[in-house]
Amino acid sequence: MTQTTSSISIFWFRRDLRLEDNAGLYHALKGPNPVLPIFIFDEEILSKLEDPEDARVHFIHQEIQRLQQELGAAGGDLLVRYGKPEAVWTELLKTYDVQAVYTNRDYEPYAKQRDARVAALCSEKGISFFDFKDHVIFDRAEVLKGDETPYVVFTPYSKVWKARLKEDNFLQSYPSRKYLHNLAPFKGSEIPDLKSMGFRESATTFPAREVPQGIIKNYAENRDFPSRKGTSRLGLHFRFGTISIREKARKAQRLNETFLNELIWRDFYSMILDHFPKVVDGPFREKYREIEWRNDEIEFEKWCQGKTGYPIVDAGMRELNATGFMHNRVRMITASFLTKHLLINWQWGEAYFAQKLLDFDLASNNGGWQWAAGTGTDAAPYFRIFNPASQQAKFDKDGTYIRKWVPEFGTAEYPKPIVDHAFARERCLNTYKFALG
DNA sequence: TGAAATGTTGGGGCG
DNA sequence: ACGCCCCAACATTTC
Repeated sequence: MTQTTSSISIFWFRRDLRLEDNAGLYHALKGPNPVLPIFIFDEEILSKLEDPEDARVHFIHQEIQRLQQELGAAGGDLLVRYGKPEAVWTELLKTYDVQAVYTNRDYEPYAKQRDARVAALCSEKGISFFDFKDHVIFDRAEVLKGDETPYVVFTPYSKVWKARLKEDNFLQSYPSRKYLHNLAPFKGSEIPDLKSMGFRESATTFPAREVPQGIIKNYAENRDFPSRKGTSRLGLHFRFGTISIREKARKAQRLNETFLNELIWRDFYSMILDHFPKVVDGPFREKYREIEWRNDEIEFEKWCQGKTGYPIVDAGMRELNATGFMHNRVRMITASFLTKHLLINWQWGEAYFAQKLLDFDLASNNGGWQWAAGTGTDAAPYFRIFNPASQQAKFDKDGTYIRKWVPEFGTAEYPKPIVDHAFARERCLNTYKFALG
């Protein structure tokens, strides 16, 4: 990398790995200086991942290569580093004559701290640090109650969200690609290989960036049936920003309100995480700290492996283990089963999903688990206990999904139920009732 | 974005 | 014809 004396701006990619409709990149390119884009493989985050074949690291690595190629073809470059963000930034700010840093906001507690420290480093040197909304349609201060406090119930939130959407052109694209001629003319950066960071390629197939024809249009009718191709499978791409949320929201607005609602849930949980970072460490509702979880480790292991003896639960867990994906309906069923039938702390399940899901997103995963356990904002009431048998009868009537993932279902090989449904239901009701008074 | 228990209603069988 | 019972089918309440 050539050292330079000419002034540049830096655009910092994080969870927005695309050149199209990228708010921060657009603003950087429209700014007064040539732009050097960078990406940091964050040692703090990567060192906590247990699996050297973690498919998400492979995915990011692949997308970084693609971005570098595209930026190279446009006459620029992507500088890629591996390390702790503060250390990397200290070095960058020494090496380059940086006038301004541009990036897109990230609402996770760790990310907010990291960005505050980097912004402080910049500020010490008189460098501007600009962050933009890109990951969501509306962020923390844009959808509030009359008294300026955040909504904690989804339905009124979504009403105001939709009303707000009509007030202005919030879904308009940022034509970042049109301004790539303002990239700084660097060349030839190296991308650290996976091995040097302690990872290997995984054999996982990543979901397509393009949603197959008809999925969104027919989302409402098909989304609850795990054997159908009824859901978008875009979670991974939303997580890493390899597609634009605005583009998909426009499509949803045009084609299917139920799908739009799912995107609103995503905004909702991002906003909740931003306003209430404590949800990362415990229940949103304090009362639920009192629940006496059984936390049986052997039962937890059976749940993880998909050996509970409840076929719809086992199918879901095996799908997750095999592919890094689980159908949304089945996520609710498996989560309800872990927390309510087995009385295992939802945080154990949250951590397992975090480790396994390709589309893992802290805000949505935490929100979903707190919903299932009844501990969260706008949560399912604690007495709402999914009956695995009737869920199966409703959503996988002919057993197609179950047979796909639990081939030994119906044979002597298949385990007996880990616990009797009626008994577990009563036990759960009593435990919750006792805790909540 | 539940399920089970309990309550109500109305048609049909039957004495 | 009538009252009584049974029991789906649906509605409401409760967890």
